[in-house]
Amino acid sequence: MNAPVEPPKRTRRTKGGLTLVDVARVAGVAPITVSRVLNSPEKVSPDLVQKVRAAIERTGYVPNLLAGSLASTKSRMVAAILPTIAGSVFIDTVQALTENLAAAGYQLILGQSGYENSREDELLEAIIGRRPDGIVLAGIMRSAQGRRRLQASAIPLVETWDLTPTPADMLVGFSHEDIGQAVAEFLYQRGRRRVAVISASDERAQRRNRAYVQAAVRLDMQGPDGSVPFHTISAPGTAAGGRAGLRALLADHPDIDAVFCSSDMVALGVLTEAHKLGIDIPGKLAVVGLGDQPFAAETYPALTTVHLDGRKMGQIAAQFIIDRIAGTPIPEVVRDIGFTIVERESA
Amino acid sequence: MNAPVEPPKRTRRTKGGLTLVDVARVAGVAPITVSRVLNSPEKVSPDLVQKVRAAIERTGYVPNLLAGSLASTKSRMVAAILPTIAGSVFIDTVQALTENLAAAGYQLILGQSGYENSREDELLEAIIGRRPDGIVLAGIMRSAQGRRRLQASAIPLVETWDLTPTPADMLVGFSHEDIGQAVAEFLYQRGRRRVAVISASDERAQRRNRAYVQAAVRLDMQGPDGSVPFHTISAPGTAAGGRAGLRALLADHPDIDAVFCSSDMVALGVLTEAHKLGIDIPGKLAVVGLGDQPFAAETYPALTTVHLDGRKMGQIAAQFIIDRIAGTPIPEVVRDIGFTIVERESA
DNA sequence: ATGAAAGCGCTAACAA
DNA sequence: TTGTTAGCGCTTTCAT
Repeated sequence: MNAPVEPPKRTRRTKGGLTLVDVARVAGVAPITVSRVLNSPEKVSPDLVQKVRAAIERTGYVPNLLAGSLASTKSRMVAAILPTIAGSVFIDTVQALTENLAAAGYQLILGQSGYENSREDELLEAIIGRRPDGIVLAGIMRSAQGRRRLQASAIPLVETWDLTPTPADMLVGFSHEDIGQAVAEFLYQRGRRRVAVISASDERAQRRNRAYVQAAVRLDMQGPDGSVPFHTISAPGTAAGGRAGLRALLADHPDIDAVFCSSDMVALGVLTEAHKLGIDIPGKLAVVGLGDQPFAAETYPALTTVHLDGRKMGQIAAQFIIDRIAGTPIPEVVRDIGFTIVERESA
Repeated sequence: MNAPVEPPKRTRRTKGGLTLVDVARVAGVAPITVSRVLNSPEKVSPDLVQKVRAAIERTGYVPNLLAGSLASTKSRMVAAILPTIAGSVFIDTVQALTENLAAAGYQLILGQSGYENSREDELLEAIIGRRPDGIVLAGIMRSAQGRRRLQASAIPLVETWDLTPTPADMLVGFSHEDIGQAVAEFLYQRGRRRVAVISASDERAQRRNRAYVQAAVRLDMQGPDGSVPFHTISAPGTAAGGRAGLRALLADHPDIDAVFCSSDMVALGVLTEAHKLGIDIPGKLAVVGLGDQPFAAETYPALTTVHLDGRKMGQIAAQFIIDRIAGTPIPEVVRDIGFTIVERESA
């Protein structure tokens, strides 16, 4: 029935996979027509669309997006770079990113930079090499080297979860300094006069704490030696760190009446240890967390904490990238979404 | 200085990006030599490696992995398909996957199927179209359609977090039936005689619950009407669901002395509500969670729960895929990693 | 509305 | 060890 197919001349590497050419042959059209049916069916007459769709169905053809990406220089992938995934506060952002990007036909690829940014350069190369149509960073790109690479790549970039006067490109976040100050003022208003900190040591936490300490001193909430009691734990903060932190703090400063924790997990540890030590919360000690994780409303007592809208940041970051790709003008490429202190029982 | 470059004959689409050919020209070698320096430097003489590396450095060249993938039919990407990311128990698995795959030079791409698998087919097409070198599923692929597509794609596949006699390919998980039975027996041994369930309604939960109820009846822990009190909440389980569940359960069955919850968050809600109602835990009521999330050890009272080793599953899944790609024989492609009941204070 | 030709940037296969 | 050649599977450009 068929004319014999010309045998391969010299080299052929085809791995047996079905290609668009095969579908075209089955449908009796040119390859480009199959491509059009897939990408812009409105440019093809209904009966050909019909025929091609049938051929696709019959053969079970799945287009090779790698080849498409190469030819069109559009990968339809967006990369998210996180310090870590597990126990991470960025999960909601990733979720919102995935949802919003999927709706626009984009897939998320995940990169983990680690908190030590040891292999950051490698990671950037692996990410940029895949030519994503956008990159979302959890945090700010601090290394000048990294910023240069990203900017050289000309890939739309969104930094999140922070603010900086010198964003590499687009930005959606909030001020860690403002949080530190706001928490100190909040505690002051609630009658606290002797505040402390239990915190991880990452750069964002340090800025939060600096502002917190400054405000505390200004409001005269420091200790008799003029300083604010401080306990540092390794990032990311754990409940165990919070427990140890409270014990250490209390040993040196039994008179503190409030603790600001660098995460809700740390605060949970503080709550647990306080319970064990028989310390009344919030009577004797106020505890404030950070993040407003789902469990924060269900602790004993319910945790007062700083609510950070991770979903919103993810949603806005996705929109930034989609708009940038579409060429839609973006009025403000730097967006401060703020935060709110959720007052519950622990403070 | 240079001989004039032949002007483009007809069409040229080059987007100004630096390519391997550019680097080759700068280094004064053939393109394939640059490729070799990048992928198998041991096959190139040290001085040429030197020269090429210098050229790469000087130009800031970043290889286009899309093109490389197309040519080599190796994408160096692995896809993970999850029902949802936020509040998900799969995070540890994703983390372990990312780490272990990155160490082997693979990047993770994320797909979210939703609990309703509405757009599952679309998602599979988007994933398979990117030609990942492996796919990891959170759970089992239930739809015959989906299984067929995956198997037709011939991509190494690992199903996780469950067991089935008919895996599509490789599998690492544990038996939900065994969990249900083990929890019932655990409660019996701890002296409970009137057990209940608060559970999400997903398929895995249903199998857990069925086994739990069966064991409970066998051990004579059912209610006077012969049934085990049951409250269903929508997936994924939340603390609010747990609170409502406990109230509902107690209204109809004030005499229950144990509750098995479908997640730690649900159990946390039960603890909170019990506290509010003045119900002594574990005195009056035993509570068992599922998952052993980080906060489970820090609740009041500390939560007794079923520990599931998400990291281990991620690590094994990564190894399965890496081995399969390398052609390393895999002795058992179906692995039951079991679970443990972590006895703390709530039961 | 449809198709032919020419790449996209890289690597496999073969040769020297 | 190094290079030449011919694709990988798709889309762009240009022509009809």
